[in-house]
Amino acid sequence: MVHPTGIGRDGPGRREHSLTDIQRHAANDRAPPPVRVATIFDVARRAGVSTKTVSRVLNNEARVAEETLARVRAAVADLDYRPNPNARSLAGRRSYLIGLFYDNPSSNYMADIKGGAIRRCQEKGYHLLTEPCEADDPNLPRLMVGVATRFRLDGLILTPPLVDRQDVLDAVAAAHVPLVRIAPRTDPDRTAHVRMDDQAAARLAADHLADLGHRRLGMILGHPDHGAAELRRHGFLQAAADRGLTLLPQHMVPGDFSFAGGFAAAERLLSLSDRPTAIFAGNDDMAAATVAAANKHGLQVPRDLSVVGFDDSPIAQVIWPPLTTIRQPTMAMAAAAVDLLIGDGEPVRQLGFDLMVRQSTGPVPR
Amino acid sequence: MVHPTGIGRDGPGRREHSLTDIQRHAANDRAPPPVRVATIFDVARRAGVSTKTVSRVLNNEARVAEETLARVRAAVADLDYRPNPNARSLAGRRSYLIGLFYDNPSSNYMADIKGGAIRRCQEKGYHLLTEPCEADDPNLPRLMVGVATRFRLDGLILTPPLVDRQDVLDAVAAAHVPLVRIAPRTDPDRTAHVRMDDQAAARLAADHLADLGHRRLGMILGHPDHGAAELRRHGFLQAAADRGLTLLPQHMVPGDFSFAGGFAAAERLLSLSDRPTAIFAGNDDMAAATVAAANKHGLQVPRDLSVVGFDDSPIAQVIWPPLTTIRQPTMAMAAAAVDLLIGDGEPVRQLGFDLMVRQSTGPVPR
DNA sequence: TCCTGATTGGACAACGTTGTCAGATGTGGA
DNA sequence: TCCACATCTGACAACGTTGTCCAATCAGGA
Repeated sequence: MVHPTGIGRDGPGRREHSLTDIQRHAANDRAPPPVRVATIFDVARRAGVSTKTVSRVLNNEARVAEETLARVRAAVADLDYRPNPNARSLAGRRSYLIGLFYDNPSSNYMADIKGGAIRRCQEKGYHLLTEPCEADDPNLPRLMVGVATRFRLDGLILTPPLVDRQDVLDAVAAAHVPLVRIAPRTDPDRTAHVRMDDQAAARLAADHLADLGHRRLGMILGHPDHGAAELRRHGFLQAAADRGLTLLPQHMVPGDFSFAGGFAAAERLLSLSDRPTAIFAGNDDMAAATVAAANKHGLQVPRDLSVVGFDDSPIAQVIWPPLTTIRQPTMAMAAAAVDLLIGDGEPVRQLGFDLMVRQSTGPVPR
Repeated sequence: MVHPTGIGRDGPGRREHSLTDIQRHAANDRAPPPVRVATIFDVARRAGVSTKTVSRVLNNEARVAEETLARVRAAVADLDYRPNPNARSLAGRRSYLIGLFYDNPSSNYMADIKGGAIRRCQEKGYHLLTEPCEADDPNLPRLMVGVATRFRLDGLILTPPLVDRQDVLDAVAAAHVPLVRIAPRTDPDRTAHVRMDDQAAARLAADHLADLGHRRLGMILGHPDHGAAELRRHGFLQAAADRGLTLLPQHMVPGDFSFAGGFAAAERLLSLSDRPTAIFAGNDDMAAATVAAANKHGLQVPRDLSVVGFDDSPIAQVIWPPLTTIRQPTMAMAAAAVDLLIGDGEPVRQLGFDLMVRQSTGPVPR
């Protein structure tokens, strides 16, 4: 039997397959792929070394002679060999798999998180397992540790509001599974994490509105379970105080980071007789809802009302007028989380932000 | 050594681990999880059967005595045992893993596809590997087959425009990897696929506008590489002809399914002296862009212009006014694709749609 | 020349499951 | 009673890698 690609099988104790394959093919409705993928044995044979030496090269272990290294690398390239991930994680301690758990209502935010994480994983030869779950599931700790240990995950990434569940943190710590939290509220020193300065960003938003001459500011708050919501509120209040602006209690209305919640909140604000001339929404979904509510009330943005969002998610540029918003480096944060887990590159922990001035803000109406 | 959970290790030839673990722990910076997960040996011992019998139960093989079955099931439940997926796919022919390849600019559409697929996978005990890629990468066939064979993927799901690349289809077929295509344009009989009746849906949209009294209709076409774009155009033209409406050539403008492309197209339409009173956009992103362009031109939707979208993606309800649009069962289509691959349940191939009448359409201006 | 220690390479046993195939058990008929 | 046959069960070898541990090689010093 000839293997045109030079790929054969003669690892120790390997049986002859051809007959079995033919039988299988005849008997089965779903034939197995006849494509023969190169294994570590093929590479070893071609390079004239043992499989263990190939393994050493693959895993960048020290103490492989320069010349051997080159020969193995050439063999790998020739055969287009890539190690079988299942065998790898079964035998070794690593799975090259990172778990991302989430229960976040904002699909835009999560799309960015996933996108950033997946891209970085691809660059580093890892893969991402995305696991939606229920934030209030009492069984969550057991479930997460179960998936992590069973898949031998190399690490876990948690997003709000999961990041602040004590029982989850305890269980993950007890199982010694590496963990990185994105934008945690509690116990910032307890684990590795990635965040941005939500408070300073909210201050920046408030300053922008004050600079435009607005005196009556309103804010739609985020979901109380998210640490960032509180920080943004705090920064906004702080900046208002610094600029000598009074923020009426009825101008700070609760929201939940969803479009629907934001719409209801905006309607409350816009129905007030002394309604604000500018509204800072806790995220872009709620800012978009504010613009929608303004349209419904016959108010033109930004002529009659200025709106500032937070996140710079795709929706910010997919409505009219495009939103002035805080650009949160969501994808970069997810990528940094992956880096932290892999232990590769600089462990960036706090990332920067920008105010994107677009067309949803303008001078105060006179 | 006592195992409080009743989980020990005495498969044949299993070595004692405790010493090794201690050494490891002392030597390593990253300690391995000390959590001991139950293996098939533990279940076998507890049920008083061989590992093979446990395996039989797990894989629903026939010819296991009723009583044995019950005993094994009880042991599995007691130990909260779940098979190690890596070992499973290394030893067996299945991986319980499905690959989703995509290169689609609409993040909303892809979010629905992924969501629908992931949910169904979870229900069936499968996992989803999401692989972004480049639609014009000449290396794509090799890459896809490589991932599929290496991971022993149980199947592949392709989305537009990947579904219509002949070289990819050929390579996947040659490798005998099961494939399901979502909304393919070419070779509908060649492989399993899931689709909806784009043509009929576009007809419905046109009928809706005609019913409202509109006579001058415009359309923003989809990306020419997507089969659905052509079908929607065809259906729209057909319905217009049936209703005796003339569609001017300059009222059919090219688009690409993106917001930016839609915005440019809408501006062209709205700048015409004989501009249409109603516009059917090839998808919701472009419909949202049309609303945005109308706002920019000082036109009120739906008073001065009616807009119909396609997809009913999240953006449809996150702008003002909320879009009248064709509700495409995107999540259901992805779920059906998973079902087709698993070979489980009814192999639904063509799914229904709805016209969601919201507030972006109204009677023709007089 | 021989010994020592630093390098490098290789044999072999895990890892946790499924596939193969033979053995054990039970049942009905001659 | 014994045999044939259908059911059920288990021993053992894959699967493709990494970890452990020992052997071979080589340079430099006694």
